[in-house]
Amino acid sequence: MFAEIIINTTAKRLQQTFSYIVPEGMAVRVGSRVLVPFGHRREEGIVVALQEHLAEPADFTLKPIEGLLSTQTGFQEEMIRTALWIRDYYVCNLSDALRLFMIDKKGLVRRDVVSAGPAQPQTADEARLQTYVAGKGRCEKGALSRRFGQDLVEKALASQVLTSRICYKNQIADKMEDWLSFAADDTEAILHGRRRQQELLQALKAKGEGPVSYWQGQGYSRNLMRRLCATGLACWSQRPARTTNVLPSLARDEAFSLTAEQQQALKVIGSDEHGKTYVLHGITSSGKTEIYMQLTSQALKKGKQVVVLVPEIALTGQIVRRFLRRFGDDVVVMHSQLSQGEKRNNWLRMQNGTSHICIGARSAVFAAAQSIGLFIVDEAHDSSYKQDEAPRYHAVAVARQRAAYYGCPVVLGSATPALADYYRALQGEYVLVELKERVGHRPLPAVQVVDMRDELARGNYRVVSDALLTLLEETLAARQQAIILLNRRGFSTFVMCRKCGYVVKCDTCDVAMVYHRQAAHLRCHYCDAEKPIPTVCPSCGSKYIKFFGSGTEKVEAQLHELLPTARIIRLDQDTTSRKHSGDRIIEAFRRHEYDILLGTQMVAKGHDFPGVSAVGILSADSLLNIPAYWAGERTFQLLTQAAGRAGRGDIPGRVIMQTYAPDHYVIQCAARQDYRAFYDQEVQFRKELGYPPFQEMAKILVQDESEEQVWRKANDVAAALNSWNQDHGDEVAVIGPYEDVIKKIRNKYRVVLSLTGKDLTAIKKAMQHLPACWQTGVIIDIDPM
DNA sequence: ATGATTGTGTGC
DNA sequence: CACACAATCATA
Repeated sequence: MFAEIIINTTAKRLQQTFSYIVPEGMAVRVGSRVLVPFGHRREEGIVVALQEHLAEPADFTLKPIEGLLSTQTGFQEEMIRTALWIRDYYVCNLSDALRLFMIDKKGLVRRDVVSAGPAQPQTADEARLQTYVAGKGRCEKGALSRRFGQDLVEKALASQVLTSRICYKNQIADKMEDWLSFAADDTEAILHGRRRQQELLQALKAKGEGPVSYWQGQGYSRNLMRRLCATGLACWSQRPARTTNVLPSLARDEAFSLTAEQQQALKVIGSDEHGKTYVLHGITSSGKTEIYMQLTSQALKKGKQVVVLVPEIALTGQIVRRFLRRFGDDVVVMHSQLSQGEKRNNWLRMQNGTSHICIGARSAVFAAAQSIGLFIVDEAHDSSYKQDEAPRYHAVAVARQRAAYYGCPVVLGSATPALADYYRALQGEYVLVELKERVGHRPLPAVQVVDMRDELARGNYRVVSDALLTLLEETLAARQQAIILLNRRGFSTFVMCRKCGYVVKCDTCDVAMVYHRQAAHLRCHYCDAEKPIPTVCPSCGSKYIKFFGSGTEKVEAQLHELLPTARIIRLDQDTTSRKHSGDRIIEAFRRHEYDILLGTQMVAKGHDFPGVSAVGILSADSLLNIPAYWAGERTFQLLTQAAGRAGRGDIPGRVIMQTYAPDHYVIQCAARQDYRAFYDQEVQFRKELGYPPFQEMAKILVQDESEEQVWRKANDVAAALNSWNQDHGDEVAVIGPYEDVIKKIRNKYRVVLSLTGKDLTAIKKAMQHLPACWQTGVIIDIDPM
């Protein structure tokens, strides 16, 4: 038997398979993580294929696999397939794609272990070093170098005062647990007079076997067990450790009875036979979570596992809690704050089928599983499902790929489905399921659009319009709560000299620095660099320095002046930098310890505040002006989501949207909460300009510290792509290279190219082999957003 | 990636 | 010509 193996390293030259002999009797399967000899060292390999005979006779000598690194943490065949798809679709390394499925990225670590050598030390330092090492027996070279200095250690090794050898440590070895099992009855009265051992043997016979820790809990000592085993009547063995779920005990949550509309939705998705993708378009509070849970129940009854994805921010929210309450131990929650041990434990529970439901953010789409019966993606339009570092995958695309293997449905729930998903649903590629009623027939919030140009004409220079101020006053008078959204943090967005027009910019990024009053400095929002607040113009020395634009801090200050009695809390990256501080702010607001929650996008997402009756959106068109094809879609989603925060309890909601473009269709549709009207216009625009979903898109970002180099590299990429394109009928439009919106971040110049075409499969395949695309600093982003 | 091999320049 | 260092190569 031969195995095709990929070495677990991201080196570009090693992204090919190597053949090895599988020794007789070694339990190697596709997906196993194995130890292989590789050149003059050993490496971790992942088996991607097995074959009886080599396809063609090898012109090299084959080596055998040395051993299995783990029986537990290997891959399923499906994962290998999905990883191969990710490599091809997102144009990345196979190793990087495979690593997405791992919790321990490296299964094997190399260490230089140092021990005392035979040579006599020549200096006092060497003598100290040798004595230290001899005293310890052996120690790690890195640690020794840190303690005694690298030079000394290297010299000592060269002169044989110390010797070193390479040690490999298996990081993913199966965790074992001691077990005690029954072997034979005491027919020859070996245990005569040993009462406790007799008792243990009887208990053991009744139960058959159990972990040593269990018997210890029953009051038998380890020593006693050892002595019983020595008689041969019981057996001591090692088995893979069991995993335990660490969940808070919560009150049980019972299934609701569904409305007719919900039942219909459940029926459509529940009777899926072909593993289709369902766009569950349900306005806020239309009861999507209950449908998710009932679908999950159905999948569990069939013995299948379920993967539930939620946006980053919603991990501590309602959905997760409701799943935990309803399904208890069957749920594992995956998030980045878990310890390595907890992650591994949860991963194993899904892998061996102890738990059936995995809830988590983006990366939970890679959950290990025996057999998946359903993928649920809540708020499927959310941009946090796209990873912003290599491999730049989209969790929905990966879920669909995995689901295709298992033949199971994918449910994309959203109040504002991604335009492309909705389009595919209307085309019949996906299935559209709509929920139009709000639970309890709550009315939609009343939305008022305020034209900020009029405010200015009337002499109101504040960020808060008169109408919004009135709404806030009324809300506070009625002892209700309000949310205010402003998509900019800090106090002022830029600082300019009125005499010479100089704008204070970041030293390493090509952006204006933002004035933060609380922290009393200027800060760059791209690299977090700080600068003192200038009192005179750094360029011309004049005193006419002025602060322009408004961020959340300034609005907070203005609101304090306008509404002195209001209790205001701010929620943005500045107030949530510490762990869990965001949760604390949200919980405090929910308990009505504050009247107004003011913040960036965070305030719009996923939280359910029953006491909120008013929402103010201070700059509805801030996202709209971003030069990207998705600007309209993002704006509509944000506005609709923010407006949906109003009136979730029994109080009817009121929303004010402040804008400079009151007639823009995105603003108009968002104000009417009319998804379909927005969709119809937006899809037309996309069609005319050939944007997704009508064409595929790829963005290539080139970064380099030298402005000259960045253009050279980008031109190389463009030349390679254009030349390929010409040979293949110009089926792809190569646009650029052109300067990015932000010319430089962290001292790296940025130049972009974009590709659009009906089908980018061929050019992506070509890119895998174009050296220009693999230069350092070239980032390929498929389906950018 | 990483160790081994080959190629190139430097001082005597 | 030895030696140091850089470029190149192979890993099954």
